[in-house]
Amino acid sequence: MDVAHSGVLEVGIPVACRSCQARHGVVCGVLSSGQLKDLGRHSLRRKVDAGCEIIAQGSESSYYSNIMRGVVKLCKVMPDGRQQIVGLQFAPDFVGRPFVRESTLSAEAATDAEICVFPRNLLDRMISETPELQRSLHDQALKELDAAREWMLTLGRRTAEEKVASLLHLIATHAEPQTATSTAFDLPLSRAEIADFLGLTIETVSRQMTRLRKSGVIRIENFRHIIVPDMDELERMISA
Amino acid sequence: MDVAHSGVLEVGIPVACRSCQARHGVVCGVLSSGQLKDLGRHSLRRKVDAGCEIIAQGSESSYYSNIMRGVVKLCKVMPDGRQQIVGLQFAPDFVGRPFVRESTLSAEAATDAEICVFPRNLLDRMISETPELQRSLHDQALKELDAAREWMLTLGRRTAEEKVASLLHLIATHAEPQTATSTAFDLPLSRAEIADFLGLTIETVSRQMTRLRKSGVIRIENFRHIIVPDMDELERMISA
DNA sequence: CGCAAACTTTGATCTAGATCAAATCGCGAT
DNA sequence: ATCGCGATTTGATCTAGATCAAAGTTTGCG
Repeated sequence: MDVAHSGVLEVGIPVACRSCQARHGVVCGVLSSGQLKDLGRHSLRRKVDAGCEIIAQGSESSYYSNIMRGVVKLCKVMPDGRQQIVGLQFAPDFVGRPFVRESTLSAEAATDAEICVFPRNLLDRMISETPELQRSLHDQALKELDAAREWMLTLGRRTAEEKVASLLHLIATHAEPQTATSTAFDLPLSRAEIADFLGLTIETVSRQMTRLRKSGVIRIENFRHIIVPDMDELERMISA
Repeated sequence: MDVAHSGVLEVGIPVACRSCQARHGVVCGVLSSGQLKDLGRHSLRRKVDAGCEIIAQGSESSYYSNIMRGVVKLCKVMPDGRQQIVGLQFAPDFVGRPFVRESTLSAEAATDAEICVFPRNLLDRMISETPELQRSLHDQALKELDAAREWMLTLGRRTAEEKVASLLHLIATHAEPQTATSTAFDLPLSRAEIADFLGLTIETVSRQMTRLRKSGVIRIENFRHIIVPDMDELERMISA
């Protein structure tokens, strides 16, 4: 896991969690260019269940979060209910205002997750104290920009089959217990969420998944667990 | 025109242009938080014709450009020729590496344009001298990230009619000689380019344009010049 | 354990937009 | 002017993927 930019390390001092009395958080620190900052009691670690909204669309959140574990989806929904997932974020990405200028986006835990929450002004302070942090944030923004543009190509110009293959490849690339020959992973998204990410319907996603299964490109266990015997095969479906 | 972040001002010292002997450039300066830096002979202003490639896909350009006039399109093309425009940039945006991590993107002048070109290391130097510049770059990256995500919603979930309306609205918002009631502008893109931006075919774009024309939402003169009598009408087509 | 609700798959049919095929338009060059 | 070519529009037809409609499956809960 790449922790080079904008990563987070636990400092390990247990502290009472304000939001959920029953659980306990730990103080976190932000790692920037090898420098570790103690955020004191201002930051706390929090478990969130799948489906939990971290940032609401249209809101002005004054908190940032840092993903420690799990997957967060960035969502846009139209007034009539049509919905598009515009990004997936994995540990150790940041979630929050430094990557969302306009507040037309919601962030929601796709899987059970742990996030490290801290107030907006704290990040501002840290940036002024550690200028390289600004650079790190810029780097993550560029990473997300690249990903968004790559996905625009997928949404605009790829077929349903290629779209599904692209998604599997994306997930495989980020959540990768892989052996020498094959790669296995759990999908962090339901079929409905996959459809909303790919600009397709649930039924089309399902049909393409069974097509991939029948043609031997993937194996599916329990709907969620995917095994890709030959990753090159999958990649060939995407580019050509 | 918003020149608040990462804007460019001409300093006005004429200098011979290296790339096209016949023309002449002017030295440019980068404006950052009110501070003006003279870039000396390292930067020069250059006219580029529509269609001219500013950054080639797959290349490692060591130059940045700043758009002074005109429109630049960011393009991705697949090995089999399918193509997707993933962004449009207007003056005074930057074009180049600080907004493109991976080199899987080409930048091309959509209209005749003037750009201000300067070498990579110059920007690096300026960033280290003026730390707020890093912040400005981050701001532009976020603006582009927002735009990309908004467009993902358009590509994934809007109908052909809504897509075309979205494009017209986008252009109108950025190139706006508007009177109190109506807005008029020239499309910086051909029908084929519009299709590549919207993930449609030329024919569908054309049909939707005539639909909009027949329903009175727009008037079209000479293929390129568009008049929108009632912008609210157009906006209503996009959101609902 | 058994039932209900939510998810997923599968099948039948429909349609928005693609593809194929001509016109038409506009513009620069002869 | 008029010729020729690329860009655009328009028309006819086709199809990938949507929509409508049932079945399975899985999971949680009384």
